Amino acid sequence: MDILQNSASVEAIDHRSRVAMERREKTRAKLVRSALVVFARHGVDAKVIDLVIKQAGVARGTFYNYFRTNDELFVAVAEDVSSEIIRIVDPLVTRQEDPAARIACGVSSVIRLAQAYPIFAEFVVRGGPASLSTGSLTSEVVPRDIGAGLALGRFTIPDPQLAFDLIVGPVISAFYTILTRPVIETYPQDFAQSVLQSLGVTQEEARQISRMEFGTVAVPEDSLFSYTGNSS
Amino acid sequence: MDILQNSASVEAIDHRSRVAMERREKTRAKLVRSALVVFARHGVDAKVIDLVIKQAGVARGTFYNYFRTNDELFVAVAEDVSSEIIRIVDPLVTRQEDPAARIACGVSSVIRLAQAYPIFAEFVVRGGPASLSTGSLTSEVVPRDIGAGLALGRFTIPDPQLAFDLIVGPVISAFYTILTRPVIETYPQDFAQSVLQSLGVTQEEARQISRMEFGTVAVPEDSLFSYTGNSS
Amino acid sequence: MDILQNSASVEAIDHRSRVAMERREKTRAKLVRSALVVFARHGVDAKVIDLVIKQAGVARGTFYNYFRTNDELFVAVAEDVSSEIIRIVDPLVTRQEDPAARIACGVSSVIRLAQAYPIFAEFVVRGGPASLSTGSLTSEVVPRDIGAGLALGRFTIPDPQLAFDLIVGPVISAFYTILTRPVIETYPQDFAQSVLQSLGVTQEEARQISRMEFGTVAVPEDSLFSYTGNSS
Amino acid sequence: MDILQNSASVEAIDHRSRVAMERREKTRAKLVRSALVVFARHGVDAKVIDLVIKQAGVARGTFYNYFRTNDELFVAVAEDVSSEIIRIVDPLVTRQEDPAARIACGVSSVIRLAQAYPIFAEFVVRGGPASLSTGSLTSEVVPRDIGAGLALGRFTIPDPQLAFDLIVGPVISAFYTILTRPVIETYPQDFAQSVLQSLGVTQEEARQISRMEFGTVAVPEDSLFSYTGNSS
DNA sequence: CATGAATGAGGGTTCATTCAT
DNA sequence: CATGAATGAACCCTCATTCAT
Repeated sequence: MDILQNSASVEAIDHRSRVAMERREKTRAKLVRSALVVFARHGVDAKVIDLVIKQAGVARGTFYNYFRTNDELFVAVAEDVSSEIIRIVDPLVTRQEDPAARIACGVSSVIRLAQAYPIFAEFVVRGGPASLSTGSLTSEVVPRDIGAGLALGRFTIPDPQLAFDLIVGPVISAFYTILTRPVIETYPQDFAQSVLQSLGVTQEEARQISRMEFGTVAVPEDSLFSYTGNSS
Repeated sequence: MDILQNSASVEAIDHRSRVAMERREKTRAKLVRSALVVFARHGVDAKVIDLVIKQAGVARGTFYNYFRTNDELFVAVAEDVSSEIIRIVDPLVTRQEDPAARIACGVSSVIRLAQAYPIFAEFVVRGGPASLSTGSLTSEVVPRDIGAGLALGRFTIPDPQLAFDLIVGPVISAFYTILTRPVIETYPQDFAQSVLQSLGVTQEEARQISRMEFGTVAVPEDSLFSYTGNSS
Repeated sequence: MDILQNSASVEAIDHRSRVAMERREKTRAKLVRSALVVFARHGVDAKVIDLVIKQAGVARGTFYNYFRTNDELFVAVAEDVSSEIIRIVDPLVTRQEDPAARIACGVSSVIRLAQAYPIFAEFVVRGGPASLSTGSLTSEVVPRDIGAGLALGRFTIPDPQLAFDLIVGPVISAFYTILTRPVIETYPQDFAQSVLQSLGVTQEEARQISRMEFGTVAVPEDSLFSYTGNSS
Repeated sequence: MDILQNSASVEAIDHRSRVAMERREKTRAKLVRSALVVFARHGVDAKVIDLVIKQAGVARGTFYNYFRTNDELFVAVAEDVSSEIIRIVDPLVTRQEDPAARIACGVSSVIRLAQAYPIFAEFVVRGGPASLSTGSLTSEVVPRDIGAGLALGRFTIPDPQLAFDLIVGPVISAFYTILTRPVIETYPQDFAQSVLQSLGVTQEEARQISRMEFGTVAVPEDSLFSYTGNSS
């Protein structure tokens, strides 16, 4: 009896804490999604909390059970965004062996992603470089491919940091363009081609690589980016 | 008598108002300079006014004799910054006939300017695209040279807007880099070369053009950028 | 069968409820002890509940199974403290017949108690008069001895209330001193002597009485005061 | 002309800043007076600011032009209270040569002051020792007279700190009594007598000294203590 | 009874803007 | 025009209390 009773109460405790953790995770996700939308629409420095909790439909105090400051929230969103990009784009990128193809695939896919999910583009534009510099995207994935390209002699650019600036800068600029005016249909490929050229790939080769078929960008239904805050 | 008296008082008024206007201009300049520093150091959304008036050494109320809102101030600073860049860089640029050389000269000069006056780089990075999109720099000067290059077949890039993104994006990114880490000595030329390549100039030619001697960037003593707010 | 079953289940209930009551008592005690420490360290108006439940190692909700409000908690602690003082000090006091000796014994013992258990002194200092005015200590025990002393002509002070002020006030002040700076070894006896003098006992007699050996203050191991919250 | 003009504008500046300083001083005084009342009525730890600004009739933000925290405000009030006591009582005290007479005069005057201005008594009781330990009253004036008494052999108490506890403790306790119940007419003198006895003055002498005529406590019309917050 | 996430009233604090001098 | 005290809307944040599990 004692044993059973004990095991019963142990189970109860486990159950309780499991349920609690699930609730926590759910609320956190709700907040991050809402914050993405709010940051995208109102900018990073906006007096955000009110809007976020309204969007998420939770109470003021709840927010502070998860994030103590505006900044902490922004970092959380930026991290999630960064992971999400990797989760979506990297599978396509790593199908390619050639570093030049990888870069081309990466940048054109990200551009297409931004076209499909303007909320994402807005977030990056409003958040500036900081919105991409958290997480491993800009600290690992991009440098990995730059490094490989340099090592294999695919790129002639003299400095990896310069290469980085010539990839990330245009991407943010392109996002801005996407949000403000219509662009020609081949914009993503043209963009990729120019980026390759800037790294030192010849025009002809850059053209060929950027015209390759890399596969379509598949965004899961439950993705952060699918949430627009307009339905329930 | 009446006439004389009138003319006397008119003169007096003229004198007074000329002096007054000069004083006005001086105070305004003090405020704009101070604001540039403050925006650069604390970002656009900072609790700006307190800092600006402290930096400028004027009273709170004085501020409102010159700018009615925060935003008006930012626009004023952005305009002055934009004009100042043109005033400093365009004389060098227009010495060149070749649009490719003009672009190369423009971007490398601007990078050098940012290296010499970090306050300027900070202002642009913190202020985002908006800090460059006021004034004629990005709306006239840069498109002018892009257009010329396309018209003359110097560039093969299919879309002027894309060209724009591939110039302005990297510049902001480069500013960020300059502020964050040391760069190699040839960074400005390398940067210019890559930009030309991205627009479709061949590597060899891009290299030659970017190595040309465009003349040194001369910043007048009284320039906006010379003010760092540390001395009187 | 019915009878047996009933009696069986009654026993079971009794057993269960006895166990339950013991557990209840234990949790309550844990909370009171924790609260004493928290009130002592952070004052009465501190954001108490968080600290108390953390100190006691129970969940937020559990607290409200025992005390409905902050105030109820404070009163509970004050009562327990008051009873505890009486439980510890009164046995020594009542050994004395002479009211003057009782007062001397009482005040010097309380001072020694405060020296040995600073948590107690802190609680009184932070809680103010209220922390002593609950329970029978100040409403019965002290007035009892004052009254006896006046009745027997041991004290010449004209007003019992004044006598009370001249005992309790200095005690709180002394607690404050004990917590703030080192005191001479004879502080408790000197203190007692002065208190007697203030009540009208002559200097010589006050000196003799306050130098009597009243026995040592014995604090049970399980006392409220022994708990400092630092071990398990 | 120039000279006159200059001197005129200098005068103007002086005038402006003098007027500003006067306004500041006035507002500060309003806040301190209001805060005294609020602290007295609601305790030191009350959520005070709302009440203070309402009482003072100033805007929320004005408060923060003068005090950044609750504590800063409390200290300011405590200091003003302390100075005010000294301003009112010390002239009477210093008329006496004998340290015993000084102490007697001091304590009985302070008790009378508390009787006449309950707001003052309340502030001290609610604020605890801290409300008297700012300013020079308890750090200089009282120790000065204790020291003199010990040096001249008027007191036999072995420890100045103990003497301090036997003066300040009873005073606070007496304030509490004054606020809660009626006291006999001779309470101030009786109190003073007992205090002297506790310091080691003989009963007979203590009696004589405490019955001396020390002069009446004169409170200026504009005193902090006269303000009750009930009129405009 | 224990648990701990959610709540939201009730405070605190800032800072762009006004206005009397 | 310069000054700087006063303003108050608009935020920020905490923490006692509730309640579903």
